[in-house]
Amino acid sequence: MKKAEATRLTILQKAFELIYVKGYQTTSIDDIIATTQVTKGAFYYHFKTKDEMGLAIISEILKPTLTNSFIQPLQNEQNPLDAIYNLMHSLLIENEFLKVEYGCPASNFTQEMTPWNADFNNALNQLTQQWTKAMTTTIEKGKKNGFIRKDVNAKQVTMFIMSGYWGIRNFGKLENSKKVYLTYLKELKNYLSSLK
Amino acid sequence: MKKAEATRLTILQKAFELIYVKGYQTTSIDDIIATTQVTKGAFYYHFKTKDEMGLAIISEILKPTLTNSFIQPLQNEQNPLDAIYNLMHSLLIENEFLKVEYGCPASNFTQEMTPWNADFNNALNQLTQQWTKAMTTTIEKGKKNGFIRKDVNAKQVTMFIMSGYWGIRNFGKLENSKKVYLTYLKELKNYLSSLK
DNA sequence: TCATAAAGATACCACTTAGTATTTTTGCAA
DNA sequence: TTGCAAAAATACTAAGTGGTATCTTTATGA
Repeated sequence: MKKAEATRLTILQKAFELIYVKGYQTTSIDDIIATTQVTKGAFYYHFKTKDEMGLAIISEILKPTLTNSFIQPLQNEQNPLDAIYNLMHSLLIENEFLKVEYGCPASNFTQEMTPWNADFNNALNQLTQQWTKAMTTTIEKGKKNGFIRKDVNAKQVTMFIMSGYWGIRNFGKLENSKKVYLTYLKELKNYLSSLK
Repeated sequence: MKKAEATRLTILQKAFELIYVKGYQTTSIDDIIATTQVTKGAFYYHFKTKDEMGLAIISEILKPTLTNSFIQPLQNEQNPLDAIYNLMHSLLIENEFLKVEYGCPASNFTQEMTPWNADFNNALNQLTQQWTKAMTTTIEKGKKNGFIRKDVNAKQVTMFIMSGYWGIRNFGKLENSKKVYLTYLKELKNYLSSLK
C-alpha cells in the first residue's frame, strides 16, 4: 500500500496548489484530476467528496506547515519580540511556499468557507487557535523574562498582531507587490518596541 | 425612465447582499433573479455580463459606503487618534450594515477576485487607495497639530491599521463573535497611544 | 392617442459541475 | 502462480452555470 498513498498525497498537494491560486469553489474536481493525471475513479476512491478532500488538505498540508513555519520559530528564540518580528519577516519575505499574489492559504480558506461550512470553520478555527496559543505563550514567557512590560495583555497583543498579518496578506494580493510587506514590517517593529 | 432605474438598483442591492453573504462566484445569476423577482431578460437588459454587474456593485454600492462610513468620519474630528479609534469602533461594533459572520465586503471581494480579474482588482485597488489617502492625510494633519509625534510615518501607520482592520474582520468570520472585535479595539487604543 | 423604443418575459443553448455505477487493472499474500 | 481485494479507469447522470434569441408588454414623447 505504498503507491496508493503516493497517489493520495499527489492529489492533496496538487489540489492545494490549485486551491491556493484559484480558490476552493472555483477549483473543480476536473481541474484537479487533469493536473494530477489521476482519473475520477481514483479520486473518488481516496475521497468520498470534494469537501472531504478539502478537509484533508487542511489537516494534512496546512496543519504541518503551521507547526513547522508558524509555531516552531516562536519557540526557538529567547527574545519574544525578536521571535515575532523574525517570524513575520520570514513568512512574508523569505518563505517561497507563500506567494504575495495569492495571500495566506488559511486566510483565503476562511474567507471563502466561513461561515457556510461548519466543518471547514471548525478545522480552520483549530489551526488559528494553535497559532494564537503559541504566540500568547511566547509573549507570556517574555513578560516573565523581562523582555516585555508586565502590563501587556498577551492575548490582546497576539490578536492584534495576527490580524495585522492576515490583513497585510490581503493587501499584498491587492497590490501584488512585496513593498507593502516591507512597510508593514517597519511599523510592526515600532509597535513591538512599544511593548518593551 | 424611473421604474427601470429602480429595477437596476434593486438588482444591485439584492445581489450585493447575496454576494456579501455567499461570495461572488457562488452567487449565481439564477439566485439573483430569484430573490429580486426580476427575470433574466430584465437582468441582461441592465447588465451585459455578471462581471459588469459585479463592477457596478463596487462603484455604486461599495464606493458610496466607503465615502460615507469610512472616510467622512475621519474628517469630522480634530484629534486624528480619536478619529481613527472611533471610526473602527463604529465600523466594528455599531454599523449594522456589516455583519461579523460575513466580514468586510471589500476584503471578501479582494480575497476572491484578486489576482484573477484585473477589472475587479483595479476597482478594489481604487477603493483601498481612497481610504488609505484619507487616513494618511488625517495622520499628517495630526502631526502638524501636535496630536501625533513628528517621527511617525503616516503611510506606514495607515497600512498597519488597515491591515489590522481587515485581519480582525477575518477573525470575526472565523469565530462568529464580536468579542474578538472588542479585544482588537483595546489593543488598537494602546497602539494609537504609542503614536502620541 | 398612438408609434416606437425601452423594458421585461420566456424558452432555450452549450457547457460545466460534483458525484455514481460499472468495469478493468494492479499488486501482493498465500 | 494465482486468487482476490485494493486501486484505478471509463462512461455516464442530473442539476446547475452564464448567456442568447425571440417574443411581449409598458411607458413616454410627438
